[in-house]
Amino acid sequence: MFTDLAAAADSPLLHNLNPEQRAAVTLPAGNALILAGAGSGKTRVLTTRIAWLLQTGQVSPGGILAVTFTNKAAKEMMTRLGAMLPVNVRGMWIGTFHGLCNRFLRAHWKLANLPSTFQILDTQDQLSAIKRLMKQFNVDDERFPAKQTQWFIAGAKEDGLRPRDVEARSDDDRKKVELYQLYEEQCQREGVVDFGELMLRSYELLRDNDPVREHYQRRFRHILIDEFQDTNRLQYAWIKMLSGTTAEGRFTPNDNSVIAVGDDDQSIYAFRGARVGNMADFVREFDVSHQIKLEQNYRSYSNILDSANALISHNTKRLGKNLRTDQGPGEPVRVYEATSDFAEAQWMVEEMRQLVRDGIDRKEMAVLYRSNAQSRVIETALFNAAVPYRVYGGLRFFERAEIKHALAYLRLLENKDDDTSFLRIVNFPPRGIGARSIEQLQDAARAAGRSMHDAVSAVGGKAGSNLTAFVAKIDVLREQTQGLSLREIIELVLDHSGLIEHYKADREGADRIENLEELVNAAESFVTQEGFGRDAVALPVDELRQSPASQGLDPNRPVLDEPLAPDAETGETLSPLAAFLTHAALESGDNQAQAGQDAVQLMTVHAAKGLEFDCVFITGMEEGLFPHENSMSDNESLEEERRLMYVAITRARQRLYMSHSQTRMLHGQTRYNLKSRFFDELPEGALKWLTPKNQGFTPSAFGYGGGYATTRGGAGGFSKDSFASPPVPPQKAAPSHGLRSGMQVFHNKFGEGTVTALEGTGDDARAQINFPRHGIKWLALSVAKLTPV
DNA sequence: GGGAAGGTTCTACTA
DNA sequence: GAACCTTCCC
Repeated sequence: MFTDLAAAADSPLLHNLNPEQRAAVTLPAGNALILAGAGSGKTRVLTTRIAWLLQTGQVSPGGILAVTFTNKAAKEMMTRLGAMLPVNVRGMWIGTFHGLCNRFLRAHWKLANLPSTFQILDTQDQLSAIKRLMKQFNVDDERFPAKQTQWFIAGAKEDGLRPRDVEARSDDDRKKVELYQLYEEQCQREGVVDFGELMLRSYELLRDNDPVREHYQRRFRHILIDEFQDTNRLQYAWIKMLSGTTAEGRFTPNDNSVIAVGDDDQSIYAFRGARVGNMADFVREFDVSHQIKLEQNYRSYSNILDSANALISHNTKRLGKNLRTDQGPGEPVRVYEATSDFAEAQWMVEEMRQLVRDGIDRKEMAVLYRSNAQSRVIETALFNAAVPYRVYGGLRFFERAEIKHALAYLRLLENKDDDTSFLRIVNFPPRGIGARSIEQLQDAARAAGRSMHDAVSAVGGKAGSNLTAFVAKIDVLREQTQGLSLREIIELVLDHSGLIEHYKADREGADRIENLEELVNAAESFVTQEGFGRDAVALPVDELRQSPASQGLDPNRPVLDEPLAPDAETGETLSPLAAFLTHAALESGDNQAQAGQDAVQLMTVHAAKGLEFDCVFITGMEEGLFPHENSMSDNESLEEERRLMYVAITRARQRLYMSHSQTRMLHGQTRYNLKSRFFDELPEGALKWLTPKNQGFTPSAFGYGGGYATTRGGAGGFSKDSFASPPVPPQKAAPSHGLRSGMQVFHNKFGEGTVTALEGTGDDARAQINFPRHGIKWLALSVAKLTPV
């Protein structure tokens, strides 16, 4: 280890960094903002910064707090750091916001007013808890859909608001606040916390408890936040609290340093509470002394970067940043117009085949789309062509029904008051406890102010005996599992719960049984990885004592993991089962099918953030789809769509394709979309149109018939750089429908409207009609019944 | 309790 | 168009 910075300047850690990266890594103490463009080596800078701080003895491992948004990012950081330095990264506070808050609350559960066995509700659990609550209080779920209530509660928590803090402007709001209040009481009674609560409660404990706050403020000398543009209000406040806010709420930056790393151009989560404004606030409120821009891109050729830069320059609210590369222009960005979504997929399959012939791995090809519904057509095309593919998204391992059932049994062993889990399994597998019995039990529980588990004795009759038997079963299981290993516990529960038996009887239960067996494996590898039984959580004391880094710290405060703060519950560690349940809630497993196979990657643009591929296809580049119709009305969300597009473009290393289609099946009906306005924002010089650049479908083209290339018949014409079937010449045939631009027509559903444009002939004929009450629509004349007025 | 039938919804999604 | 949820009926 280095003891002085002069020696450190030669550290091998700093080799191969560009000047900006080096400056970021070696920043002096103080708060700083790093604007890191896509592909600029952000993760590398973050991890090298931590390694450098440790190596130069400026901080000990315990003095670092590094926060990310995803488990994946946290894991990557730890892996890289572990490769740079011989430190026990597991013992460091590197993790997601929620993971770290969980860790914090486990250490201070008493102060946080939680049971030591508190369980975490995921989004599904939260929704069912809310539904249950609304039923209990007879809330009209037409007027207050449970999903909306959930949204409201989660949103309030993300803003750091308790029910009493929420400003209710309408009766509906007041009702929602009331539900929020009741929901909180229910969670508290049952000893469960949702994701928002993990954050909010940690924040409040820091805010309200001076010794705890001051302790952590002293401890975390270097705080690093990744993806800062995605932080919400509460997370921002949490960081502020950790870095220095007094009991009076005055913010006085401590002698710790906060480094925020982010890219305002990649902020795509405003819809779920992220505030890009946090970046500007941070600069102002944290007295930022250094700002560094990482603009050197190591990922893409310049045609791709030029496209990204040109596009994003149309956004007005930006901190300002331009990506550059030393690589040449590379291939042009290829643009394709298809006649239908089907043909678009077909073309893509052909193009991929060619790419494979060119020696590109399938796993280096990604198909990006704006919304999940678009994947179906593409999947079908890939499937029919026998091209292996992999879809991101969908249910993750720990979210599957059978897994959640098994976990519910395990959770009840840990916390008998968890009514959400109780309800999930009280009659699963079926054991003769119907809705009536459950209702009786709920009433009894409510009357006694107890959990359902504790209230079974109050229900009489046959219902009562069935319930008693169920509770007895759980209690016996709890007894039997004492002292067993995690693996044995789960096997016992799977066996005695009757889950396996139940799925055996089910014709389609084989997969579910397989998953349940996988759960045992997951538990097994969790135990070995986390090192339960061994002490992998805390850093070896000796290592710290010998480190020069610890010299500057208060010797009475060992910078160990936990317990370490005043009033932290001492000595108590989570049981392997409790730890596993937490793991299951916070890390719901892989979001993708089995890795390894050389398969084309399909995902939404959102899911692609942070990834990169040699070849990227951006599909469905159409008005109403991308930008999405729900985001086209106001400028704010349109700018978010543009950032989304920016993210999509910057995923590509070598080749980028964009495609749009004239027709598309959506929600069971054919739609005619204009090509995306984003095409007009790209530099013509970087593009190559594989089909003639279409003028036919721009809004200004009134009554223009044809002019677009059609590949009908030779579905998806393709050859390496052009297209196989020549474009059909513009159709000049006289329309047979007798409609003309400017005509007034009547539609059964939309009423009266004005024809503003006409397109195509025969079965393909369509008209654009402006309905005063329903807006502008494209209607296929072979389908829509229109009568001239 | 379970299946059939009918109704509803459909942007992005991490923890 | 399809996946999901609720309701109805045996």
